[in-house]
Amino acid sequence: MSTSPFRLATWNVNSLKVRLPHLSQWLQSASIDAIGLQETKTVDAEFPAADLQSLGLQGAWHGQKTYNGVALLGRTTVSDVVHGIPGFADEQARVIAGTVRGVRVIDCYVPNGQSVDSDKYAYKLRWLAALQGYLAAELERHPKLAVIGDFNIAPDDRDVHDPKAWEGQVLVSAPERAALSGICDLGLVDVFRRFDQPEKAYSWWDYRMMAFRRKAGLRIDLILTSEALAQDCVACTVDVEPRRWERPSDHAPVVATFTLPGDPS
DNA sequence: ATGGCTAACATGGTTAGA
Repeated sequence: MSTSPFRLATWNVNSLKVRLPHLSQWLQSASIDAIGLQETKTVDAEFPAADLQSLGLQGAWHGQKTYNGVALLGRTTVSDVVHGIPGFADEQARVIAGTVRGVRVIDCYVPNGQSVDSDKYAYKLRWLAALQGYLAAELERHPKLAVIGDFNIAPDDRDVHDPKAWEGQVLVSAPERAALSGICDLGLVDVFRRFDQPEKAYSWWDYRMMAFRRKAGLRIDLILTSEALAQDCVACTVDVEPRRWERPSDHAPVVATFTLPGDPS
């Protein structure tokens, strides 16, 4: 049977309007087949669909004013689009799902949580519990499932530049990590860790204190896949290059490459 | 040291990010 590569990316752009030139420049060299964006911060009526179409991308978006917002784009059709977590009432636009090249992709912008004593942290844990329920059902329906996005959780201490300083803090706290483990235990693989990686491989660096230059980051942007899809995964990397550019997003894109059966169409 | 940057909304200073 013939196979063809499928390169799937996730990128928290921190305002699509501001970062459209970065996305454009990056796409010219990255040969991406599909991408999930987070923090588009754009209402649907103002989504730059024409600009993205000229970059060869189509798809679906789910945004709101000022905050949050997600988009799922592909070089081929994005079908069977679902917004949000079904059955979970949420005013915040954080999830969009669709099928690209036979792969079910769920693009997530997990709540930040602000701090462990915040109402937003309680919301984050409730939200993750709802996500887990959704993903359990989706795994039953879709053998080839990818759950991608900004998880706002560093899975392990090796994903944290200074674990001691971050101990117990939001993004690394035990309840958050337990929630992520619960999701992975459904049968989802953090494919980044299926491959050898450089030391200090992170996907987010604070804008302040020259964090990027100091390599003071966290790996919070993830590509999780069902085991059947993980079998097709041949690479997963963080591309730190756009983080070096002028006026960057504070997140770098993460890319997974799969070898899928059949031709792209 | 609880700040430091950045973006949106608004047009000064607040909210939020992580």
